[in-house]
This record gives sequence, structure tokens and C-alpha cells, in this order.
Amino acid sequence: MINPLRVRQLNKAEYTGGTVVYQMCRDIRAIDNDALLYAQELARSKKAQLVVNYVIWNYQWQGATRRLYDWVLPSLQEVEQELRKHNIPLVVTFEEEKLFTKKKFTKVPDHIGAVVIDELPLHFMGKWKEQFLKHNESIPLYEVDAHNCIPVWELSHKQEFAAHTIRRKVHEKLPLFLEDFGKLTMHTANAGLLVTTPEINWTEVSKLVICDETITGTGQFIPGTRAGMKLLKEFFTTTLAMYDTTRNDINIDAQSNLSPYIAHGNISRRRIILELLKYTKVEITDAFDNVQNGSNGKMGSVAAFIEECVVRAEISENFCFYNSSYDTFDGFPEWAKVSLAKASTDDREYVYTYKEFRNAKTHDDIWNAAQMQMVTTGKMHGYLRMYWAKKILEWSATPQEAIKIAVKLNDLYELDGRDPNGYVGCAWSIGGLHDRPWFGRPIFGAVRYMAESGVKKRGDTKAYVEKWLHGKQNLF
DNA sequence: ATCGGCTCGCGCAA
DNA sequence: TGCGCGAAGCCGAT
Repeated sequence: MINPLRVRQLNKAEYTGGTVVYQMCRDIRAIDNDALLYAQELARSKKAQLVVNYVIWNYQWQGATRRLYDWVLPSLQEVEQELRKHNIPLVVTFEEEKLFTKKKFTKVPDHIGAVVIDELPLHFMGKWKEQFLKHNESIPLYEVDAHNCIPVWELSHKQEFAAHTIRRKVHEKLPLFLEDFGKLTMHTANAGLLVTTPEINWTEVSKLVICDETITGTGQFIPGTRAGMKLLKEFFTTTLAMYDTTRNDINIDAQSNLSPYIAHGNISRRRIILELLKYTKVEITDAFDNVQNGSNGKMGSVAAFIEECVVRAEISENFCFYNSSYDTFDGFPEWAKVSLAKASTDDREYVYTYKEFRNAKTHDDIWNAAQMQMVTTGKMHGYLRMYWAKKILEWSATPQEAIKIAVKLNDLYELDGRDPNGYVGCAWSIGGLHDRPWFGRPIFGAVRYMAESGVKKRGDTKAYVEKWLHGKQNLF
């Protein structure tokens, strides 16, 4: 049985018969998915049919790129195959126009008895939920946090101020939320349903998707759960041991590279932690030692990885869940807003437009190289993401403009874009979110500054520029 | 190479 | 009420 703390019903409606639908939102996987498992649990208890639905928002919202669907569609195809092994059909629904106008949102079909969604703390889901509840009063709507280790509403009841305030809560509660996942079973109530639900023609679906066709390709990554699990195993055997010392080196790919898989839900962060503990033979209660102070060797890397994979990921979810201004200036902490506003009239040596940033036409080749790494591969090095965003603040007319540009570029080009981690990364860099104030300086005010000299400490910037800006990738 | 100051607010100890 | 300390730092003094 799914831990009931991972589930909440969003209305008071009672089930009176009909098909249970799991509307898959961001957790695109058929295994280790508590929302799917909960939907099956519910359907079984009612002896009801179970269908999984995925909605393609078919208009040009920010982030709808071919690159996104190059990731999503193969992931869904893998999900479809896995689901069919258990007698469960996957259906893809297109929304032809903007969904959230009153006119376009209609009641779900009569044969639907309950809807389960996975939790996603972004605006469009909030609007979708609001509209669903308004137009489908008699259909129970359940939300399952299938994404976080600790359900976002359980970890904290408010927006957390800093990493250190949420870290305590994570360390306290994580051991209570590391139960193994249930297994999907053959859904016998669906007898005959697969026969009448043919397999999806993915070539046709791909043709029907409306998106920005100029941004394509998933770079070095193969989308999907299988590929994600394979990458995880490789990370353990090749990179984990040096994770805490090498991950910030801009020339070495010593990051886990799992974020695109995590963001799209191909793999669950809880599964990653369970596998990590199994592989390293570490108990979770021992894994938090040395998180901050002088960690080294195996424990250092385990602690550093849990810090990134749980603490910082879940503070991002916490921020978006409790602050609806997660992607704008308004969401910044008060001290930073006051300080940035005061500094907004400071002289700027360089001011670039969105287009100049997009085309990597700044005076700074390190910045340009980072931008090109993101544009061509879909993944900028983790350390440089901070430098990159801070320079957008430095070279934009206003902080309001800067956060807009950073969020847009991140949403459009990063494989792990359109995700709480991305919004918090931009807000940390530009708006001092979850950070503390530092000595004042022009444009930044009290927001932490980062200089080129800092990047140079993290590796060979000349080699990085050669590789990503001048395309001499074979030098490595 | 190392260190203190910069500067605000949360959370806990008292 | 006081005090320690903090998402990945910078700068200048020693």
C-alpha cells in the first residue's frame, strides 16, 4: 500500500463507479511511480478499469521545443510497452488550443470515475487543477507526490528560508520515507481493453506536436527509464568516488548527469537513494555525517550526493510549491529585492538583449562557451550555471529583465528545464534566494557576486572555450 | 596560502 | 534577547 502521506484528495467527491485515470504529468515512468501504483490500488479496490493518460499541451508555451519532445515521446513509448505488459493502456491526448480559458476546459467523459495526478508545483498544473475542480465536482481528484523522497507537503508546511533550515528536516524525515516501491501488477479488470486500444503510432504523434522546431536533439543522452538506470549504475562505478572533489571541475564530466532523467521522471530520486545505499552499503542514518565539514573519500561523496539529490532538489520543490512567483523578481527574498532595486540604476558596462545572450554574442568567451554548451548539448556544466546566470544580471538593464532572460533560456535549452531546480538556480544566482547577503557592490547590491577568477579556479577555461565555443571537441 | 570583513535573518539556547 | 551560522565568494591585508 502506498504511504497515505504521499497522497491527498483535492476535493470531497466520492467514487461512484467508472474508470480510474492516472493522468501522468511529469513522472514519465511505469516502474517506481507511486501515482500509478496508487491509481492501480484505487482501481483494484473498486474493481475498476485503469487507463493512463498523457496530455500534450499543444501550443507554443515557453519550453515547448522539439528537444523536449525528442525526450518525452521516446520516454512515453517505453512507458506504453511496460504498461501493456500489465494490461494497462496508455492514451495520449492533445489540447489543440490554450487549455485554461473557460470555454475550452470541459468535463471529463462520463465513463471516468476518478482521476489521479502526480504532483507538479508549476503554474500550468495549478490552473489545470483549478479548472478540473470547477468543472468536475463529482469526480474525485487525487494528487500523489511521486517525485520527491519526502512529500513536499510533509517535509515542511511553509517556504523554507535557506538550505540549512530545510536540511535539518530532510535529515530527520528522510529515513521515514525510504520504503521500497510497490510493483505494478496485471490489471485483470482491464480484460479486453488492450484489444480495443491499439498501440500508439508515435511517428504520427510526433508529427502532430506543435513546438519550436529550431531547438532539437538530446545530445549525449538516451531518454527513458532503462537508459537512466544504466547511467545511474555507471555513475556509481566510475564517478561517485570522486564526486565531492571533482564535480565542480568545468573540464571533467564528473556530475551525475541524472537531472534530465529526474526532471522528466524517468527515474525517481527515491530509487536513486535506495540504489546508492545498496551500492555503497551505507545506512541512511550514517549517510549525513560530514555533509558540510571536511568530507572525504566514500562517505564524503555519498553525503555530497545526498545533499544535491535530496536536500537541494527538495528545497527547490518547496520553493515552487509555496511561492507562486517562483520564476520572477517578486519571488526573491525581501532583502534582495530592496537591495537589487536600489542598485538597479547603477551604471552597466555592458547591456545585452535576449537575442545577443541567445546567440552567445557577449564580450566574455567563458560565458559564450557555457551558453553554446547549453544550446548544442542541452546541458550546461553545473558550476557554470551559476556564473552564467549572475552575468545575465550584471549585463541586463534591470534585475526583472535578467531573471526573465535566464528563465527563458533555461526553459528553452536545458534538457532539465521547466523544472523547480532550474527556477531556483536562476533565483539563487540573480535574486539571492536561499543565500545570505554579502557586501554591497554595483548592480548586485547584497546579492553574492561571482567573478571570472572564480571560474578559473574550477578548471582550464581556455580549453573549455576551445571545446564549446570553437567546436574543437576532439581535443578532449 | 590564509584570514577577516562584508551583511541579514532564522532558529535555538538561555 | 543574544548568538551562531549560513547554496558552490570576493577582496585586500598579512
